Amino acid sequence: MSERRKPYPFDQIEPKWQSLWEESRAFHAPNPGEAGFDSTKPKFYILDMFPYPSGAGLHVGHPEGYTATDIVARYKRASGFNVLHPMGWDAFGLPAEQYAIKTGQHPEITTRANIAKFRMQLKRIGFSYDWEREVSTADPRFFRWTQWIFLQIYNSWFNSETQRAEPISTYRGDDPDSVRLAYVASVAVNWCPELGTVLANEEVIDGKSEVGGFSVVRRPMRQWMLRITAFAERLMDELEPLDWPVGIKLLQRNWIGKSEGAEVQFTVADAGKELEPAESGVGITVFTTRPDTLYGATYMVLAPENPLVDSIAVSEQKSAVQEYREQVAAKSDLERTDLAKEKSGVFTGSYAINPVNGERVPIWIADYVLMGYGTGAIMAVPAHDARDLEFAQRYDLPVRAVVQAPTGAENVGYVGEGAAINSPLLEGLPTVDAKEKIIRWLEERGHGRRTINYKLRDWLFSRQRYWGEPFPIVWREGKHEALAESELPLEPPPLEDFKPTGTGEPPLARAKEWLRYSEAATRETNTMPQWAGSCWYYLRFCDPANDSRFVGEGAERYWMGGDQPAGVDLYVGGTEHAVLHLLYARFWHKVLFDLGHLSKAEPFQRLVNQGMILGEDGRKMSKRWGNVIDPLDVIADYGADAFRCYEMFMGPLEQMKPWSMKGVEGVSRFLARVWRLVLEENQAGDWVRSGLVQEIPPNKRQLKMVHATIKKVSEDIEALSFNTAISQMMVFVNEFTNAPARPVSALRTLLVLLNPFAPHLASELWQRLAQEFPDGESAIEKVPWPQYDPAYLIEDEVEIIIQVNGKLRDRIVVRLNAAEEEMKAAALASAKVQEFVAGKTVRKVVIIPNRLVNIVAN
RNA sequence: GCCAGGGUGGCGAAAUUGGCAGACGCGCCAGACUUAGGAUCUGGUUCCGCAAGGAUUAGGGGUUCGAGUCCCCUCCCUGGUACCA
Repeated sequence: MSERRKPYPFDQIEPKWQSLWEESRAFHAPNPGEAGFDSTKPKFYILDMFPYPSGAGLHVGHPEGYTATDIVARYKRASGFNVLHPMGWDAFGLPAEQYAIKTGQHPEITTRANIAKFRMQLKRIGFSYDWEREVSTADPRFFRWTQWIFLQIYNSWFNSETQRAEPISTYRGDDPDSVRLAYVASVAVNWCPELGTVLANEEVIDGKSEVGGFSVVRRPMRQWMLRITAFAERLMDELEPLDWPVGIKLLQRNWIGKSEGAEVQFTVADAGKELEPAESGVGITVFTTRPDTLYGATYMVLAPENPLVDSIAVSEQKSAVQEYREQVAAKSDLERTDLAKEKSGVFTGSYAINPVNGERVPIWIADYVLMGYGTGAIMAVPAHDARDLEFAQRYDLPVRAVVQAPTGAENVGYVGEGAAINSPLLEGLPTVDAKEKIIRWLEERGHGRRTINYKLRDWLFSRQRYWGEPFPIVWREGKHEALAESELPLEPPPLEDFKPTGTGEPPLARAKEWLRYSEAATRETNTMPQWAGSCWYYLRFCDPANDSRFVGEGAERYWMGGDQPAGVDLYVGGTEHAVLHLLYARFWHKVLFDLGHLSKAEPFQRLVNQGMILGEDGRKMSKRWGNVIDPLDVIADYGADAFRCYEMFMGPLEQMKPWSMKGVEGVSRFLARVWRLVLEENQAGDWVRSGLVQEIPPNKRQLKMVHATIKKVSEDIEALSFNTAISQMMVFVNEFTNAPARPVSALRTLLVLLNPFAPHLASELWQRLAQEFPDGESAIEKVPWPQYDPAYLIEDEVEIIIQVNGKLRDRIVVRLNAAEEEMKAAALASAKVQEFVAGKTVRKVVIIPNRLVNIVAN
């Protein structure tokens, strides 16, 4: 490959332009108030999901989104916008720590080296980032403000009346610690013994850790939680006006999982004379989305972990109940959620009273009822719930249909809506009305109330790791308190041994000196999860060097302001962050907004997910298959411009698509054709101006091509349809390659259009043309984006198609805007048409001006 | 199971409001220039057919003068999710 003769000297021009851009600060975006800031221009904030700088370096997947945003950034700059287009590093994270455990190398060293490698690779692709805004989440100047934001959250509560976060000082209750947005709770967490840490639900996949695939067990531990559930409603509602893919919006909505329904209170009946009664009068509250089926509730089920079980189980059943609870506790999450398994449960021996009809219904425990959702208890309506039915059949419990199924369907097993039956209070009412009526009935009697439930849980925010942000919290006499802002940043202590302690005690506990805050107080030893930095990095980019505020007010107002509901105009990244990162970041953003620190309640206006790039064999790229493509290898052989253009030419940005080296070659040929459109090789082997390039006006056909290309490329960039934009430029180049002469003006226009895609090539050719044919502007990135003139796209004549019975039979040329009668006459005169209508009667003639004539005959 | 997105040549893919299916690129075939071609240029290339012509956008049905595009059913693929009451 190294022997390959280069189709054009990209290996010389690419480094040349990269260093010129760097020296001239070509892509630096000044902030309002700074030298060079042009306040007459509108802003455009284009954000990439910043990478975790892994040791493996850049993968071809990264530059796919980055190239797309780079094209938009260069296009927007040329179109008269102040463009914020930054890059940084999501630098805290498990791999560096794991590496440290293995080698003893401090994560900071590993991270710094990896960042240097990533930065070099990105620069080698020629991205137009404003490198003066580079940030790293592991930099104390950055995480100082991550800690500061944590304190904002810690010092806030959610006022349900205003539906906003407010400073804790406005809280009037007795115990502020019970309402803080950051709080400590003992919760059953996902403990991963192998990693020696707890994981968020989102980091556990099928009972295994997302990182490493180690098994995970449930275990109660004291953890920091963030009260994201308080924002559930707003996280759903405020998603609405955003320009996100519908699929991602849906994913977030499903994750939040809003269910409207009612809580219904059942009382535990006297458990029976001969048994030691459960404490009479104990209430069991259930959540249901179908209160209209209350008459069909023939038994109840509690989650095995439900604390009420102790007081409800009668003595004769206690041992069976206890045994079942132990069985369940021993099961891993994976086993428990295994759908293939049969439902199981145990009778508690007690009965509850159904408030609507006074009926005694048995109370069971079963692991298909989860403690973590609703109230940890259900009323079972086996006739209209598949799970309850399965359970009822297994244990021979009564089934009573209370909803009329549509004709043809059995009532039992029907889970849809329909008229209520066997329900005295609700008889005949459709589901919607029946729900309303029964809820009112329950509320009037104090047996229940209307309520809403969410699947979303509070966010488990602490980790037992070394390589993360320490909490700015100290413990004094068993109570937590905030560090003063002046004590930030709180840096992690130097450690030799990064290993998890294995007890759940974080590695920071090893740093005895650091741990001791004062005589009476010790530091919190947990660290924050990797999500913390990425929750707000896009804000820091607005003002990355500010040491007195997390982001300057003016900078925030400018870059995160504007007319739209959210500040970042375009955000491109992988679907893997569809729920977690995007939900967490929106949550933090709302807290900061509510506290008056931000301009908008939402961060990201337009979101686009790039599709995954597969190996040449159509499989996911991985070392295992040996199909991994290294961007630097491709660049060495074909150049950065070919790499960029190929990534965009492969297919639609959002689609999954396989890599093809042949495809790279094809795009590389296209760029070489552009090169040779302007230059030719002389006897000495030097590239000199092609003799065909002349200062002449383009002919009519060429003008049409120029303007059609401006239109197509501009519109396609706006729509992120880069593959078709490139294809239009290919058509342009094919056309001009064959022309006897090449007007300079047309070539210049092409170069400006091509510049966002292949900036090194376009810059070089632009400069050479400027030397041959001097004009006012010497740097292509300063040239305004061309506008097309529709007048050049219109022809005097148009070719229309002639169909007979919908089939194409002929095409003829008519004047533009020819009258219908004229088109009809011309069509009927066609010999081909006559041949096909011979012996038939023309029934109808459909005429679409400037397009077609369809003759219907039989 | 449920939700979402897909299914168009040998391959990656195009196709405004329903209006020439297959732009552009890869691959392949032929030719030109060349000592040479793995460089470059030109032409061809959905399938069947010598041709006229016919068929064709996963499969089936429908609406329409006209459907890749709209409606209904079925099949297949990808992603998400998984007892959420």
